[in-house]
Amino acid sequence: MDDHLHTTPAERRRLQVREAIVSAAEEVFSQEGEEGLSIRRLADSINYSPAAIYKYFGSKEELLDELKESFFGRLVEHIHATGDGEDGYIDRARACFATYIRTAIDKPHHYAAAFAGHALPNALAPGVPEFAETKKGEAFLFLSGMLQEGVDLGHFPQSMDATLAAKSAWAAMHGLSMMLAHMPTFPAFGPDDDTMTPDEFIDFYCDLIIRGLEVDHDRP
Amino acid sequence: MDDHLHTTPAERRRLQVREAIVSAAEEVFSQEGEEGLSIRRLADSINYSPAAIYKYFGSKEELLDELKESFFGRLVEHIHATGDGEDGYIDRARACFATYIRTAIDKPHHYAAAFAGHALPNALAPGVPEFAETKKGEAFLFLSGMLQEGVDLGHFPQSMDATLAAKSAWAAMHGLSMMLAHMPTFPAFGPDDDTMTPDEFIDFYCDLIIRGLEVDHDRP
DNA sequence: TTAATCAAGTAAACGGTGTTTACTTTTTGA
DNA sequence: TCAAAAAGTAAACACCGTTTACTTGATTAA
Repeated sequence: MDDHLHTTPAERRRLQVREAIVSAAEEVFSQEGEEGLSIRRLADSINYSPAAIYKYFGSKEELLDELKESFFGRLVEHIHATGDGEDGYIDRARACFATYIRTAIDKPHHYAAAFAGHALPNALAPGVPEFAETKKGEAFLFLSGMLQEGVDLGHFPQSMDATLAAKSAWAAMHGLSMMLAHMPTFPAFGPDDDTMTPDEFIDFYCDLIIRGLEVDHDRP
Repeated sequence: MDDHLHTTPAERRRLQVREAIVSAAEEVFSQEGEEGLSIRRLADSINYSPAAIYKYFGSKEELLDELKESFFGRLVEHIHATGDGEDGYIDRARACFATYIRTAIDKPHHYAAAFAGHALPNALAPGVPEFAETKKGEAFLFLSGMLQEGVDLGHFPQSMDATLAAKSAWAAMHGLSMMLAHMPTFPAFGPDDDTMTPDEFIDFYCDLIIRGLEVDHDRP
């Protein structure tokens, strides 16, 4: 229950302050995004000086990275939990897709920031972790494995490359997630506003992706 | 050729300075994105004081909005031009999809910024233009019309809602655009790096979306 | 042509940001 | 108990977007 045996009081205190920082950052970031999260304001909210933050995090970006990565960790957990349902394969796959999107738009700032980071430049810098070591990489591996399972079960054509399909499916899910996160009115413009709820649209969309995968690429 | 007849020298001078601002902003923004674009630096690069910028633009955001909207205008033009090809309908549709993505990733900062703007809050503020009046709205209308044409030509099921399909297709294109814009290594990780060039992947992906639309939603 | 008016442009300041440096206080371990 | 290490901070640095008060230059009316 408590780790008094292997940690000193100082270490425990340090972890406590660190957690206070992360927790306060999490709260303001999830509501106001990166704009609202300033080191000064953050320090003030937990009754420390701004400089104190830098005893725990090398930079604001480092702190933000922790928020993003931990969010993506929860996202992966949600998907894994969804995958444990006992429906048919296609229903399970669609449910996983939908869970990804729903979790993403539940914390729009987290999700968008998780992808907005390293825009163009060197993706393989010395400090940057390998893709496979990140939660994003974990998500991709799960997705790729799930699609391979679909091939093995005969739901997708034997010729389908699961990795390629995973990239496609991921891009597609990412697209709707970003759309719904950034443009609240997206699924409801035009004259026919309420023909579909966002949830219904997500299901429809996931089905669309899966249908696209079911058809063989080399078609008549 | 010249508009000396309907404009005064002062107006022409003003437009010239304004253009210098936009042009300088365009250059640095397309290479470094919003981070690299500061009013002070911009003013310095065109030999004006920072305050001078505010005689032409109410705020930095207003200037950025102009860059984004004009970029999206070029994007729409490219798509229209692509649509004038004389192949079969499906090939034309796929070409339009691909053009959208290729144009988007050609100016990744512009494209990302065009969607990153109004994150969560009031999308229908007094200053914000109606969706249909924006270049984005124009793009959506074109897409929607093209898909309706596909229904009429019998390429898509009669039951397909073109608006719904347009939303889906747009989200999907948006997804791959963002992926390729922000994660250069995206289409080439894993052990099999160079199995496909980005261009080939884009074509494959667009085909996937179209295939998804071709299948009826109420399936066996 | 002269005087008055309006637009263009600017220096300096305001309030904010992330971050670093030099310093003080507190805690720890021998 | 006492030196060393860690925790914490005030103040500064170098930026940022933006506003205010002001000067300079061009335009227009008398």
